[in-house]
Amino acid sequence: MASIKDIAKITGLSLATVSRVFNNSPSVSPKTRSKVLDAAKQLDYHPNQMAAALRSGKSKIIGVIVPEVNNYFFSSIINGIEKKLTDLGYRIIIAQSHESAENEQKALQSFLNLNVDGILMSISKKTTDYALFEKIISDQLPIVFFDRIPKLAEINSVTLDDYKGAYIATEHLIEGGCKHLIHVAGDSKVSIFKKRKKGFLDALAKHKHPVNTYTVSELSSNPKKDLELINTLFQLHPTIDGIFVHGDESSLYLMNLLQSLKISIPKQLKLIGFGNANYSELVQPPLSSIDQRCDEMGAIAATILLKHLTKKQTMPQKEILSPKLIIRQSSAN
Amino acid sequence: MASIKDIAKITGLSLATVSRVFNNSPSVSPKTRSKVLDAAKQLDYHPNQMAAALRSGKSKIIGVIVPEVNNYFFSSIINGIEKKLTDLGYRIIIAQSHESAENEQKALQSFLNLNVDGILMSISKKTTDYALFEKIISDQLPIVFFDRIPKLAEINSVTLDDYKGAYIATEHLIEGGCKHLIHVAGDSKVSIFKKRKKGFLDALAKHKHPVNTYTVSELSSNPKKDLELINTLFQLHPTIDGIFVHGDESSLYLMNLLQSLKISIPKQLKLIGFGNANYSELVQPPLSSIDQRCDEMGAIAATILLKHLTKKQTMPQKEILSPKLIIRQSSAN
DNA sequence: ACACAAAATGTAAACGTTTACATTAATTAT
DNA sequence: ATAATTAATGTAAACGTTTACATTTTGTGT
Repeated sequence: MASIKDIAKITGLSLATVSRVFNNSPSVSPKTRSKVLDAAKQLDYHPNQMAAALRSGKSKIIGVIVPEVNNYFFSSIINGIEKKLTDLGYRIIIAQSHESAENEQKALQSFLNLNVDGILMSISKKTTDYALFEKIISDQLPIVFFDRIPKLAEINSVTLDDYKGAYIATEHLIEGGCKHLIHVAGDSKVSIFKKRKKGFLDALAKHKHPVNTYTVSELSSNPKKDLELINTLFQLHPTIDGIFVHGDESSLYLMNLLQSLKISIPKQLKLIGFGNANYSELVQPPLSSIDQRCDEMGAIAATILLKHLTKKQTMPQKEILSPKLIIRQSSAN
Repeated sequence: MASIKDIAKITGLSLATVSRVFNNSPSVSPKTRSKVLDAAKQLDYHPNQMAAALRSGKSKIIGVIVPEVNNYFFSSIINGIEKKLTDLGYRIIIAQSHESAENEQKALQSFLNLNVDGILMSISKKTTDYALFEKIISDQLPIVFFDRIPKLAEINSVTLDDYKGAYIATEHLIEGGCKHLIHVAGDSKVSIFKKRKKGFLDALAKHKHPVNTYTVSELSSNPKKDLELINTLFQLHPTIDGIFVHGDESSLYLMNLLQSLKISIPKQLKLIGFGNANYSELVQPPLSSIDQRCDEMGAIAATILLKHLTKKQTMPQKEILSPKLIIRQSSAN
């Protein structure tokens, strides 16, 4: 492997000047610059980024931690991040927490050992110890959290406004003429699902819709039980004409249950999900949903990180994205 | 940041012994070992992996290139890779080619500049220049290709037996009683789609099914045109009772077209896709498909790489995975 | 022609490790 | 007790850059 030394030898220049050429230093004459570049080409020289990183303290590597990479939401975010950072010469190194706080800590520590220039992450469901985050922040290593963020005051974060998403989804159903709405909720221990439920209920309240004991329910993911549940629900309350579901996968599942009960969508009942999964527009009927703007979330997180990397910003930034209503046939008039 | 030097100073030992402790060298007495570890804890020492990498030539970083990370198939592969490598102290750095040969080359080169210990990749559709691959191989840098592999003799590769997948999908339809089969093919410039087509045709031949001009067709992804195409196809050949589609997304698309023509699945016509996408079991009717075993593909690619990294193997290894038939309602009897 | 500033290049140390080789300490065999 | 062997530690160079500082070269104005 050719090094800067070899180029120096060939050209008769010093290491410093050669180095300066590759760092686009202005104080190098065009003549020597081209001499160096010629020699570089001739030797098939490529800079050793490790060495540069060691000496300069800038690795041009960004660490990314997500719960699971194998998930449309997170992989889309990674896509957004990668696109943004690659153009600027950064590389991203990826770790999965698999929802384990231990994996997360280990990944984070190994990122530090690798001298990453910055960190982008979504914390695991089990993370309770924020000590390392605080250390990173106080060490001035830029870190931006997205989607799942720790409850800390001074952090960079990018999140989706789940409350608002639920609210506009519900209003959409109401505006479409639904008089009798219910919500199929997600695990109430998870904060985003709590927010979605609240958004739904607040929208009902705003439009003076009544709230009953059955207005919010959770499915069990046991098809037999769930079918039973839905069946009795509709037998007792046949006027239900709109459902807001906490996620798209559950929406599909529910759609199938409803279809087997011969309830027609959207004629008899309108349905809207949350997440705008990759398959939502492919199913029959195409599912209305709330888009989480994953690509943008990644891009924005990366942008905030970049601003800190380049010292253009030092104050923490809290970005809350507005979800987008995607209307498809399942909630059409 | 504490360094080995600080520990040496505190303990009164030399750099070498301290270094040896962290590299688990056997020739260091238990007494000094614990002395060093104590000091390390006290100073909150963490080894600088960049420095170690520079000196030793081993970065413990593996480069991974995929066309798109934002894709269930590839993100599952990445998941398999990450799981396997993380346990052994490796970190993975990810780049997307976005199907551009230029991006791919750049990523590859930056991996080399970063001194990655090995490379795992699936080549872009546009890759035609294999020179860099050959250089990498002749430089003895371990590289394993998965799914989309270059046509080179001596390479490590993990692929799915697309031919076989198509063959068993087709036989499954035949065994289910289909008499009049057609295939909706993918872009014939892509080798996996060619193989799937061949598997289909060979299965037909094996079972003495006739092949007509319309037996294989391609969709345009223009819904109007495609609906027209399918419509006339079925008007001319109403006895068509089975379709093997080159992919699951196209299968869903086709399913929707068929439904709008009031063709019922699986009663009137059986359908099977390829890929076993995350949504395939969620749609109505649940779609039969060929599972590509993505997680395993990643894990196996990583395993082969590891064998080369540890010098336990030097001969290139070609692994061809058998696809798995997943029968669901769309092809049920 | 000269002084002086600006531009271009050079010198050498530093980044934090690893490691070949040398040395010293501890153990064993005689 | 001594030599021989083994175990433990130390010395110093190296990995390939960057960069503060020093020096030389070039250009400008008089």
